[in-house]
Amino acid sequence: MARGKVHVRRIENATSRQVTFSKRRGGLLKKAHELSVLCDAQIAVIVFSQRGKLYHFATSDIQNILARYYEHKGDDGSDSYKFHLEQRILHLKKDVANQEERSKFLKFLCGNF
Amino acid sequence: MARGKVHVRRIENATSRQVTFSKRRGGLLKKAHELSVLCDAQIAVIVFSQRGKLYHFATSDIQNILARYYEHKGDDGSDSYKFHLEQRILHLKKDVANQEERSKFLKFLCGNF
DNA sequence: AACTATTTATAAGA
DNA sequence: TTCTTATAAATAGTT
Repeated sequence: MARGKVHVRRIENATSRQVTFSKRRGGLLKKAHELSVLCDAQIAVIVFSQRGKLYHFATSDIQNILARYYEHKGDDGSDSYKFHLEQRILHLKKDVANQEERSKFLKFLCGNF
Repeated sequence: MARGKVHVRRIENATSRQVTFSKRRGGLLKKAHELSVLCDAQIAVIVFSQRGKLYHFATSDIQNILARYYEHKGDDGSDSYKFHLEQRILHLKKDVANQEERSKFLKFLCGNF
């Protein structure tokens, strides 16, 4: 956005991509915070880097919203989020994921509850 | 950010707040999209307006990530997200929420799965 | 819904 | 990687 227009496509140079990720990630989280305060909105931003590292911002009530929707069934009687997740889990069980980041995400979603 | 610095605090005038919400919400979602493309990152942004209307952006793989973390237990053996959610649900059952937005959110989280 | 004066974000360079 | 700076982008106040 400076010293040259940005073309919105993947940055091929790994170093440049990392630098841009660091800068823009900070900008995105800042904007989310400002919007939540200025306009009294409930916001969650979740960012995973290529390497699986987690960064996030959330207003305090987002967790309650996620929980509220968890077992809701569609107005048309369709299955709940819980049901869909459980089905999806069956397909994901064999996946291996970064344990540390998993733990961070758990803490993020569950907070101090 | 223009014609006057922004003080990051709730905008009291309802009309101004709505206008700012509309402008900045668009900016936030655009920035999220750009970051995801430029840096090959996985991103989800969830915004609820004061009135409960939902706006969001997410890279396609975020839903799988959410599901993956769903039943993970902490490295220290602490309870899973699933457990926390279920406990939390007990406290939320009596809440009434906007049905339409619930439905939208359900579709957002579950996608076409 | 458009317009611009400014602020803010940031790409490139040091 | 942290700082600087030129420039693009976002947007607050206005029309």
